[in-house]
Amino acid sequence: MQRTDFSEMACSIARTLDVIGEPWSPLILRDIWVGISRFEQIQADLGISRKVLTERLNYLVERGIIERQPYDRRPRYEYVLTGKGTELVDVLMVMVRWGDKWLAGEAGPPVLYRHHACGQIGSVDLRCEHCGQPMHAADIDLMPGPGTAVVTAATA
Amino acid sequence: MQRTDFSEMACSIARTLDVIGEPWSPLILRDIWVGISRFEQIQADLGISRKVLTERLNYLVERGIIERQPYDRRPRYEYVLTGKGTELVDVLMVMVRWGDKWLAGEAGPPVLYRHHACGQIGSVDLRCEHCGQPMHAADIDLMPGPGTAVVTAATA
DNA sequence: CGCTTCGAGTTCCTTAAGGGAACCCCAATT
DNA sequence: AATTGGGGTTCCCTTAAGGAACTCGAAGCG
Repeated sequence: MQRTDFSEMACSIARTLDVIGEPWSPLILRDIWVGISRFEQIQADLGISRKVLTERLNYLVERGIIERQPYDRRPRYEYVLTGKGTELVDVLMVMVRWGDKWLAGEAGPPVLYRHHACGQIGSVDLRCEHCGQPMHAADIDLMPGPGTAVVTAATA
Repeated sequence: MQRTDFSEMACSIARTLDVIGEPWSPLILRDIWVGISRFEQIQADLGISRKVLTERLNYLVERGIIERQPYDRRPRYEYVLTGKGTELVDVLMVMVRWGDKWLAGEAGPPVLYRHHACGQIGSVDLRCEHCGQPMHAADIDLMPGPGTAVVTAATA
């Protein structure tokens, strides 16, 4: 194997990267999210190689992120997000916030988000699920969890 | 050029991927965030090729995500997050949340986060910056923003 | 009824990026 | 003077991305 396999690491970031860490995967996910959901559409929108697009779509289907659905009596298919895939879009939304702030430059953000609940245009904000206060890199302590990798006596 | 350049796309996701989309970059960022900040430490922790680690560190320094600081009179250096880099960790936190939920399996999450403000252990939650209500993939409409790519009369 | 069209891929070749091991440089220690 | 240790370079090999051409199967058309 050439590229290192992240899926076995005891780290949720590495495991998530195993699913959408390959080049193009997040952009394919974005396209499907916004309704660009057929092979030809995605290929044209992104300018991605057809070969790579095929590989990525199959892989995302395998991982349960998207599903392949026929939309015609002819062999025509479109891809839709599963629940698992829809939740993964959260990651994209935070990437958008960061990219809008640090990389958009003079021109400003290419896309705006309007929140259904309040009708306002704006970004997502990270909050603690318990107390509702802001929760960013500097606001937390890390502690070993139950799934921490340990060297067992058997393997030592 | 072999891998497609994402930095010029009119998409904040693509632009963000240009910064941390390459293999290993998010894991390097994570290591530096949690205090694994020297070349030898990161290399040992991740098992990454020294060649690739050098490339990634230089690139992240170039982009203003991390800084290289001497920590000894000898030529010894450690890497620290800039403000820009610290905000990028938000993306990792959301990846952790998703990975914990969908990929951790029986063993449970490898790492737990304790929020300083409330002392509770938990995850980050995505909220609208205006109204404070939940804000996920299905809760928003997309609209063209000022930085949208347009075909100008001059180039057409 | 045969020909064209179109979506959705496959095949094949070229090029560049990741993996890995060996090597190098410099400053301090012994 | 020789050793150690951090922080990289160099070099070779393998695999993945780019890209263009080709395939296949079901309609649609004349």
